[in-house]
Amino acid sequence: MFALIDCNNFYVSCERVFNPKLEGKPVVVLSNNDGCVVARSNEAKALGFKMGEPIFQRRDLVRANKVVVLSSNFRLYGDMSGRVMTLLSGFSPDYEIYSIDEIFLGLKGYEKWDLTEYGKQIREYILQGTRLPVSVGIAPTKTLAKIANFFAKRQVYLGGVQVFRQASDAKAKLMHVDVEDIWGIGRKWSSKLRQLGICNALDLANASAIEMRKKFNVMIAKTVLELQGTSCLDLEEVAPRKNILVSRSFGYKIEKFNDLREAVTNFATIAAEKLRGQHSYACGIMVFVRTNPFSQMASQYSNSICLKFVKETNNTVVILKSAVLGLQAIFRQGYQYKKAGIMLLDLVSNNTSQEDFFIDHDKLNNKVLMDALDEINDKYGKKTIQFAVCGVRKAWGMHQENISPAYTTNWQELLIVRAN
DNA sequence: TCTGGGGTCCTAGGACCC
DNA sequence: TCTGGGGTCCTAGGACCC
Repeated sequence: MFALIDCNNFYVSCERVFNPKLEGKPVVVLSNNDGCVVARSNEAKALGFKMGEPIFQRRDLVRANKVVVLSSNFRLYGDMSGRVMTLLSGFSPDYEIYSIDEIFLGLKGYEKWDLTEYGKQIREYILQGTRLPVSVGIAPTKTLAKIANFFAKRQVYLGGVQVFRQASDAKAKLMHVDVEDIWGIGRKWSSKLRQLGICNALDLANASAIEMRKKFNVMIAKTVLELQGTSCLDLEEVAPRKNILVSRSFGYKIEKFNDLREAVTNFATIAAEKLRGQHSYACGIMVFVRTNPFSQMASQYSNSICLKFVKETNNTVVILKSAVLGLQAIFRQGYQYKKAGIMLLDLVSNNTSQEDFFIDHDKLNNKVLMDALDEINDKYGKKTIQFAVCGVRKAWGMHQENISPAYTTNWQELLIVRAN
């Protein structure tokens, strides 16, 4: 048995914990740069706000319904996520943190328990510990647990917990799950499946895994088996990251090389800090830039380049040099750039790295300098010291009009409670 | 005016080997 | 006249997830 526990409207719920006035109101949280809707309260969903929708297209709806529109506060959500996961991981020795707001628990050996009751205990515990509402789905396979969670969230009478003890318990409900709402079935495949007359989860459960393997691929075949009750997807170990990507859309259009260089070197610095944070080394770097693909009038350009380091490294100096070199190679004068980013490639961990007889590893990586850098910035705040190439102009700055305080991660921004 | 960011996995095809 | 069989590795692109 697997349980999938998922925080309801996670980003909105995090905001409501510290700002209870938002309770009962339509609230949306936007992506970086205040671009798209990435989280909606139930009230906002009812008004018709869609996931991923650009907010500027819905200004009328916002005004007419006094919708609260918030910029995203990822430091807050990340910290709250950590708290939720710490509490949830206490409910089973086997678990897999699947995303910022979801966790799978392995419930092997819990079969005889009253699992509905267990689910309710989980909900109450998390609510008490964090004030965040969660939904619980329990079933014999991960895919069915996802579907159980789907109903736990939507059908109020369930009280936030749905258990399918066996695949057959789910059968009556599967026809109410559209094929595109099944875990692992996205837009492209669902339209192909619909052409074959497979429109909901029951249709797919009744399909033949072997046929689906032939017509599609092994992943859809596994989904079919999972819907039928044969578990194909196990809990996964937390694997170390294979790449680190840092990219941003700009709040303003950028044309000058120096401004773009400032942005790219800032991203590279952040990525290098993350890299050292997870005790890894990168073998190379990819740099990319692009103009605004939505702009009809402006001429378009997008390009990327990969560079290999002489030896794997986590040295900001080396990474910055390569980032600038890459940017020089792909930069073209005369375009309005809207987005850029860098990716550190093929990460390897400390202890698997092959030593080179002729290279002093610590020296190559400027270990003493990097340690000092990280320690200072850790203690006194981000960018207390930085490389000059990263600049101070910030011509590319993000739009963030309505961001909440870092309630849980900054002493200066703690919630203040006043007694009247 | 205005459209996110960060990931993973699978597959087909090409290059190469003997 | 006529040109095999069996394999690996790498990469780009496409799909998916939240």
